Amino acid sequence: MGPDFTKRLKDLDLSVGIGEASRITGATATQIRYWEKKSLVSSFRREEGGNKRFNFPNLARLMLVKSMIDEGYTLTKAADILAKHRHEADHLKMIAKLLVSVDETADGYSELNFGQLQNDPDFDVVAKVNDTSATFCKVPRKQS
Amino acid sequence: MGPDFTKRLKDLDLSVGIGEASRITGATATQIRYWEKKSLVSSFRREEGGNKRFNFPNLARLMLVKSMIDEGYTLTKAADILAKHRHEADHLKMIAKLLVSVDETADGYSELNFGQLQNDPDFDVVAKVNDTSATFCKVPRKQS
DNA sequence: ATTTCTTTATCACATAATATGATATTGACA
DNA sequence: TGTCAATATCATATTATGTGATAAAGAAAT
Repeated sequence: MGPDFTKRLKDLDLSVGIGEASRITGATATQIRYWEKKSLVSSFRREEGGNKRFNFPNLARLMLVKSMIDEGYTLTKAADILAKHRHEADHLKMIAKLLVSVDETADGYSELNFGQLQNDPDFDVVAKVNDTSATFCKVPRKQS
Repeated sequence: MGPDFTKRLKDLDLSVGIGEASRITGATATQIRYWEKKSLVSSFRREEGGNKRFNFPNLARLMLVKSMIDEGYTLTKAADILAKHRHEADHLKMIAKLLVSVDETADGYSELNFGQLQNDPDFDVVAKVNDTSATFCKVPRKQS
């Protein structure tokens, strides 16, 4: 499988039935149906009356729930954790919108500039990030 | 869909039925069955008596044939071209095994060293490649 | 221990999806 | 026109899935 093929995979509007979804995730069809009734996972139907279809996000979600169940979590606990994750992810998306610029430094760090400090307008908030750590600091704001 | 998820997609032992294969490729189920009878494409069965399944390589092949048909090729012609491609790909794989080293030059070229010239042992075969061109040349062999 | 609630399995029945062989249709080409 | 390649259509059988009901198994609470 070539790299360009893998790339096109993302754009692929592909879905599988409940049998294949079960095979892939290791969850039984009964489990999947029950989890969906409990709104823990979801699927869709191409047509009225057709069978359930699971696309990649649906499958990813299924895998998450399945692995949490395997780790001993109860369903409601798993639901809580997933909701919290979703919540945090939403927050991070909000923060990501603030991003003004990214600079790569010579010592392998990325400096993410999130713009003006609200309570100290002469400074910007900058995150220094590399593979193993991330720290916030304030730096004098450049005049523009 | 995150990049790590996309990465794991390759390892995913995922397959679809003939309906989804048809939807994705645009070929009708009848076409797919006929092409398979003609050994142009292939599928597999998980169990004796089960339905056809199509995995990623199967789908890629289907897309290739479908696009060639759309371009006006006859089926046998498409088969010939695909066989030739396969043949060339096999040859390239053989050649790739010879690759000794890759160096990036300052002017944006990659130099692929394929090792000793059989009939001129003091020299190596080197391919200079960039985005738009590729040329072979011989360079004095380094003493090791 | 008993009860209650959650989670999963099982069963029965209905419908959707697919397999397969036969036949018809369409299109290309000599 | 006749022949062959390619596809569609149809009938019939089997497999896959949906759904509701019920049973069974586990977990948690009392």
